[in-house]
Amino acid sequence: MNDNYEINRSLAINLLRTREAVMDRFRPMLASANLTEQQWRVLRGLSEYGATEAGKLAFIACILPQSLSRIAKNFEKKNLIKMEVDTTDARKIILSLTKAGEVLMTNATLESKNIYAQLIEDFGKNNLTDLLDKLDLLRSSLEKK
Amino acid sequence: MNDNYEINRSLAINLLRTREAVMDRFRPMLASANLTEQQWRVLRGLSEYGATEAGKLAFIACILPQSLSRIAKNFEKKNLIKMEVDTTDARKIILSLTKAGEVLMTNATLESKNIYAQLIEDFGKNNLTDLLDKLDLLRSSLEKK
DNA sequence: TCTTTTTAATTAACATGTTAAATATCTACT
DNA sequence: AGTAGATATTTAACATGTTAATTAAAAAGA
Repeated sequence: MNDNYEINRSLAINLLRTREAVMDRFRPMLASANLTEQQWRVLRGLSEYGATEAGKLAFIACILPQSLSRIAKNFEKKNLIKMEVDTTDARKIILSLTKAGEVLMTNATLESKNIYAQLIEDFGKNNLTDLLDKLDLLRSSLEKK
Repeated sequence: MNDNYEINRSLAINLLRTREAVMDRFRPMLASANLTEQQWRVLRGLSEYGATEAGKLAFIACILPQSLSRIAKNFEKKNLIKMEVDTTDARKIILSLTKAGEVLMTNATLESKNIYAQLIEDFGKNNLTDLLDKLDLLRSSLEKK
């Protein structure tokens, strides 16, 4: 990458390129589970947080509620999640994993942890901590406005 | 964000969230120019690199060649770019900005630079340099495999 | 209570991401 | 020259991103 061109020093593009490089490590796992990145984040959120209302889950999984609507409908057909109306607020939809969903996630999560452990070994734990801290700092710097 | 949940410490998701936070600063500019993020990266690449073949431009703009095909077709209709067959290799398509495209980019680039300057002021130049270095290091650590 | 406003989720329309396949052209080799 | 393999781009099909509009229900106010 030739840094004489401004586009290659752009922060937004660097974050994009770097994220792609990280995801390259996980794509084989996702492909074998037949999941997209977004589907994976949704199931992972449900797996960690348990039954969750749609809006919060969308935030957790970093996708828009509109996208989650489509993904959830798809998952419900495949019997990977349940969708139930909240008993105290009929506007809300509570999503949760089915048994089949939990089984899928048990295996995929194990693979994912191994990949992440290898990544930390390659990058270095201190470097990872530093980077995550810098990313947090950047986000909080940006939010001030 | 509650860091007791693993999903919130995931590097890939942190890179995604942070990139979104950065792009929030630029979205008003893109909206006023009526450009998507990807369209902006394509025009910016052409603006900096000049006439460029499609494959290289896709790499520069961080989009897939398939996406560039659609975007370029769209831009050609709007007379923002020219598409010409390479004289020495008829497989290649050379893209370049039209006058109208250059005018559009002249204004948008100015706005963009102001936004970026403000971002550097808010985050700190040293923090930015450190972060970009860490991102480079991470990418090279990942490529080794 | 009735109306207005707000909130949660969904739907619609178009642009892009992703994987696979199709086209066309070039290169290398016989 | 002719053919197999490689390269550059495009097309297709489906999933997601994005903005705007819609629907239904809850909350707020007259």
